[in-house]
This record gives sequence, C-alpha cells and structure tokens, in this order.
Amino acid sequence: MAQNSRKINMADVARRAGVSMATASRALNNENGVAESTRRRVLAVAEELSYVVSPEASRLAGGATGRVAVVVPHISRWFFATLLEGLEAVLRAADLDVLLYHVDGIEDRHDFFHRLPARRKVDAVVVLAFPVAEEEQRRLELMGVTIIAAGGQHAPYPNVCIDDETAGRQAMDHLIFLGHRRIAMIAAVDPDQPGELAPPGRSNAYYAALRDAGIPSDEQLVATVNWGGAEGADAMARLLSQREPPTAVYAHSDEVALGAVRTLRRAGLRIPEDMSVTGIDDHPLAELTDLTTVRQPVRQQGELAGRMLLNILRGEETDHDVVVPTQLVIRGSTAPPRS
Amino acid sequence: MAQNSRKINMADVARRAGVSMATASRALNNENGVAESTRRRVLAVAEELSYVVSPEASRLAGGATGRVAVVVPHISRWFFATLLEGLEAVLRAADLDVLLYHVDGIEDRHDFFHRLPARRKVDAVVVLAFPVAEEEQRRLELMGVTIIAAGGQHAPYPNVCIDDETAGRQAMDHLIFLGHRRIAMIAAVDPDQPGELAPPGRSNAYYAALRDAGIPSDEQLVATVNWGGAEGADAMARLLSQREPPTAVYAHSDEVALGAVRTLRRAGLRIPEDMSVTGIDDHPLAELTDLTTVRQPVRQQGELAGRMLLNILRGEETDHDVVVPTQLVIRGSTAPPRS
DNA sequence: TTCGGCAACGGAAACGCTTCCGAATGAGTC
DNA sequence: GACTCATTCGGAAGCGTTTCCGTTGCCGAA
Repeated sequence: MAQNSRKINMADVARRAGVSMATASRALNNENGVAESTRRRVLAVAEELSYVVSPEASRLAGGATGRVAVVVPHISRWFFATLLEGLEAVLRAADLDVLLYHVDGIEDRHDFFHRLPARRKVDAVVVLAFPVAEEEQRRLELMGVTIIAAGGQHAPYPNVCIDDETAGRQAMDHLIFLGHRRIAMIAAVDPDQPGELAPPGRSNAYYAALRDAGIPSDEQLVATVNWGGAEGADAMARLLSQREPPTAVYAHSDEVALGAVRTLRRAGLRIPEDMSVTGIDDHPLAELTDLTTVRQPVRQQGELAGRMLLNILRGEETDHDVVVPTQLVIRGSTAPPRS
Repeated sequence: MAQNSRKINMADVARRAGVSMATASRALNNENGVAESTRRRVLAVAEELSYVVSPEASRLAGGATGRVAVVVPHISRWFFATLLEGLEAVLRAADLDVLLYHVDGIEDRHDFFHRLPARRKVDAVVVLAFPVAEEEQRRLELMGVTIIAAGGQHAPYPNVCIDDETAGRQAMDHLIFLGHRRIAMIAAVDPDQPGELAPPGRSNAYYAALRDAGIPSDEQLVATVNWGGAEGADAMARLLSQREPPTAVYAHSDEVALGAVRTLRRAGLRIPEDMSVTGIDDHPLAELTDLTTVRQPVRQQGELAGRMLLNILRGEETDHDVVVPTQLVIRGSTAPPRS
C-alpha cells in the first residue's frame, strides 16, 4: 500500500500545478483571489494525487479545528443515542468531526471536567441532556469555545429541549380526563447527577395537574427511584402494597413505565382494566408494548442543536432557546378506572 | 476570561522552569532522559500555568494523532450504542479520542467510504458491527491505518464477536428440548447492508438444529424481514395466518421478538402457553418483558475491541480473533407446547 | 505615453511542537 | 588522577499549512 511513494504535501501539489503554495492553499480552500482556471488546475492535481490537506498543519497555521466535542452520559440509552444521532448527522453534513466524550458516573464526570481532555481540540462543545453544575461550567469555559446544550434545560447555554412540565401535563391531564383520581407518580432521578433530583418539570406537572383538578395529592402515591426499568418495577411493587392502591400510574419515562408494567403483569393485574400506565418519551418499544405516552421528537432535538451550533460558529443570527413541542400518544395502556 | 494573557506555549513553560524546550517536551511526555527533579519542576510549572500541549503541533512534529475513528450504523439501537460505550471507555482511559462516524443508510455509507472524511485524522478505525464490502475495504486501506472490527465477523480485520451459530443453537435447542416441533424463524436483515442477508450464523443454527433433531424444515415457517420491532410484528402475523401455525418462534433478535409478542398478545394468544418466543441479545427490555433469550456480552465486546486496538497500536502481541461466549437465559416466554 | 489601480500570484514568516545529535556533567574504574 | 561511559540536557532542524505583504502584469483613463 503505497509504501513506495512518500507522503505528498501541498508543496507537491503546488509544484505540479505550477503555482506557489500560497496559491495552492487559496485554491484548495476556495478563497478568492485565484483565477478560476488556476483553481481548477490545482484542484485537478490534488484529485489526481488524491491529496488531502493535513488537518494538523492547517490548524496549526491558523483556522479552526473543524471538530466539536459532544459530551453525553449513557450512550446506550435510546434517548441519548438518538439525540446524538441527530446531532451527528447535521454536524457531519457540515464537515465537522464529532469527538465523543461519554461521561458515565460521577467520577468519570469529575475527571472530564477536571482534565478537560477536549481542551485545545475542538471549536465547540455540546452538552447532551444533563445539567452542568456551576463549578463545572467554570471549568468548561476555561476551554474558551462555544458551548451549547440539547435535550435538557438546566444550563445557561443556548439550548434546545422540550417543556417538561407541559409534557407531564399532557399525560396527567389525560389520566384525569379519563376519570382517575388516585394517580401515582414514579419519578426517575439520574443517579449520576450531582443533585440527584428528578426532572422538576415532570414532577411539577403532577402536582399542578392534581391541584387544578381539585384532587388532593398524597405523598404515599409518589415513588422516587433511580432511572431504569428494574427500578420502575420495584417502585410499582411498593405502590401496589398500599392499603388503597392507585388506579393509574404516571411515570417519568417509558422505560420506568415498562418496569411498572412488568410488576403489574406479574401481580396478575390487567392493563388498562385494573391499572392505567403512562410514560414519557415515546421510546420505540412503547409502541410495541402498547404504552400510552407523551412523544418528544428526540432526533429532531439533536438536529436542531446541530443547526444552532453551525449558526453560532458561522457568526450568524440564531435562536438561543428552542422548545420543541410534545404530543400525547394514546395507546392501549390507559382507560377509565373501573367504577 | 483570560483575554489579557496571550496563549501560552511550551516555550513559556520551558523558560519558566529554566529548561530547554527539548527537556520540557520530554518531561511532559513522560519520556526518559530527564532527571526526576527536573520533570517535577516542569510538570509543576505546566500545572500552574494550566498548560496543555497543542495536539496539532504535537502531531505535526511527529507522533500519532491520538484519535481513532469509530464507524457505526444505527447509533440509536441498544446493541450498537452499548458496543460503542464499551469501546469508548477503554479508548478514553488510554487517552485516545473517539471520532464518531455514523453511517446510516446506503448513501451515507457510500459517501463515507468515498470521501474518507477521517483520512489523515486518526491512527486507527474501528468498524462496529457491519460487514465491509471488498470495494469498501480497498477504500479504507487507502487511509493507511490500523483497522479492526467488533460485533460482527464479516471482515478480514482483527475482530471480536460472538459465534452467531452457537447462539442460535442455544435458543433453538432450548425450544426443541421443551418439545416443540413446529418452530418458526423470524430472520432479520439489515436493510442498509449491501447484500441484504440475515446473519447467516443465526439462520444456519435454525436449520442445523432442526436437522439434528430430525425435524423436517418447512419454508412456510421462515419469515425474513427488515430489522425492527414493527417488522417482527408483521412477520408474526403472517406466521399465524398459516393453516398449521407454529408453537414456538425463534427470532433473530430481541427487538424482533418483542414485535412478535405484540402480535401474539393482540391476537389473544398467551405466552408461553399458546406460543413460545425466544430472542437473541438480552436487550435490557428483554428482562422487563420476561423474554427468554440468548445473552451476549455487548459492552464487553466493545471493551475487548478497545484493548485489542491498544495492543496493536502499541505494537504488542495480541489475539486477533476473539469470540466471546453467549448464554441462554430462560425466562417466562418459553414453555413446553400444549399437548 | 504614462500612470493609478486592481486582480492574480509568490516569498517567507509564523504556528507549537518533537527529535536528532552533540555537549556537558558526574560517577566509576584502573 | 586520567579516562571511559552513562546520564541529562540544549540547539536547531524540521513537520505542512496559512497568511501577511509585496510584486507582477494588465487594463483603462488622463
């Protein structure tokens, strides 16, 4: 494989095209100040030698890195992966490379913000769906690059996300409309987050919906667990053990809801006859399992974040806070309570 | 934010530590030939100035890029994302950066191999779980870097994967052991792959198991669909419409199996009493849905691939073909057929 | 005919590091 | 005490671009 021909560089191209390196550089970068015929000649030679500029040298001499860091917890969860998918698509279409940083767990996270491995390597960093603590913000800003966020609304950066409270209300109002009055909530916290708080919007929606419907809230009906299906199942078991169990469950996410479903099935309860269940997200498996949920456009959030970043990088005008709409998707897991 | 102090470089560090740049470089890179006291002094100064070497300059002057490209289809699927997660973890622990290339769809893919956007940017490329066509191999090799694969066994590169046929046999033998004789297969093909073939190992296992058990195979019982839950559901519907339906279904993956489960439930059939269902993968939701499946260690495959790559990059000895074991996980979706 | 001005192009200085090679220093040996 | 040898260190030449200036050549205007 080409061990005979040493690595070719721009000087080679320039020489072969009969121009100076300066001109070659300009031609290759589509700058103006080059005659069209010259540009074509240079490009042709480059193509012929299958030459590509050295990003290192290019960057060193000036110009941007052409890379952006994406910081993401939990790659393997559908939500994060899908967000990433959308983001990557638009960034790569713009010829930006994506440097992936998976910060999983509190320790990993601390390490990331402390060492800043992306330092000097990227033009921007995108924080995917997790709140950045103040101390961490200070570290991040040390990098001196553009920062944006997507999928969560907890940072002072340009941001695209859903309105958690609205989403929660869509689910809750649906349950209330169906006639449920004893509604449980399974709140999910991310164990890796510093504060260990469930998304406040989704919890607020619960209380607000109850209040607006004149239903007293009962802390017995609220279970807070770490995010996850198994945890959702445990929570459901606890909720079932009450003297007066709920007739419906409002879960913070589909995965948690699916956990609850397992417990219900094992307990021999029928869904939706004996218990209604709702999730949030519209995970692909929600459809398969016939789960009523609130859909959020995940991939689109990633794409919007990508476009936002491109705009900022190009110095163009852009929205700095985009809220995408959510939508109630009624399936077979909800019905009026048995009278 | 530090707009007053111009960017500091190694020369600054060297000067301040009272050494030459040569020494500073050696100290910072942990090379030997530097007195321990000197090294500490340099490191201290670097820390104090919060200096990090410019990767571009470093690379330009010689040495590796410290980056590896990971090529992956379908990031948002659990399997791929988890593989990626494992891989990223070990690479980053070794201070290598991960450049993510999502090639989704035949067109995207062609573009990737044609333009080779990772060219001159990485020390290695890891191909995650998809077969590389010969033409594509030739393009890849143009990059002149190390190449390895993980999660699939279709390329001539160092590789870590499971044995698809063994995995399939574990599921099939379980069904046969339970007494099933009319066993259907739902084979899943990846629509983005050129050949559009289902994993041959998993299909072979089906036929081999039947043969070994002396059960004649019946092509009516084989459905081939694109990968996905909805597609699995469709396939199941077709299988049910036969004059003599199966008593068990062997699906190529958990997602497909879950789709089949939906169809069965909607049809009012009970699992496992009326129909046994098996998947492959042990997707997190398989546990939640009580699906019997064959577990493969996905994250671990990613990690192993990462370690393999590190070894190769360091020029150390290493296995070039690792096959990780799979394991039958019996849950509630399989039982003997009704007599 | 001369000259101002403009478009196209070239020379060469950065950019920030690694590494080859040689110099200096100090310890160990006879 | 002279000499060898290992260890530590510094000078300086690249690495492959971009970009600042300046030069050249040409056209139209005076």
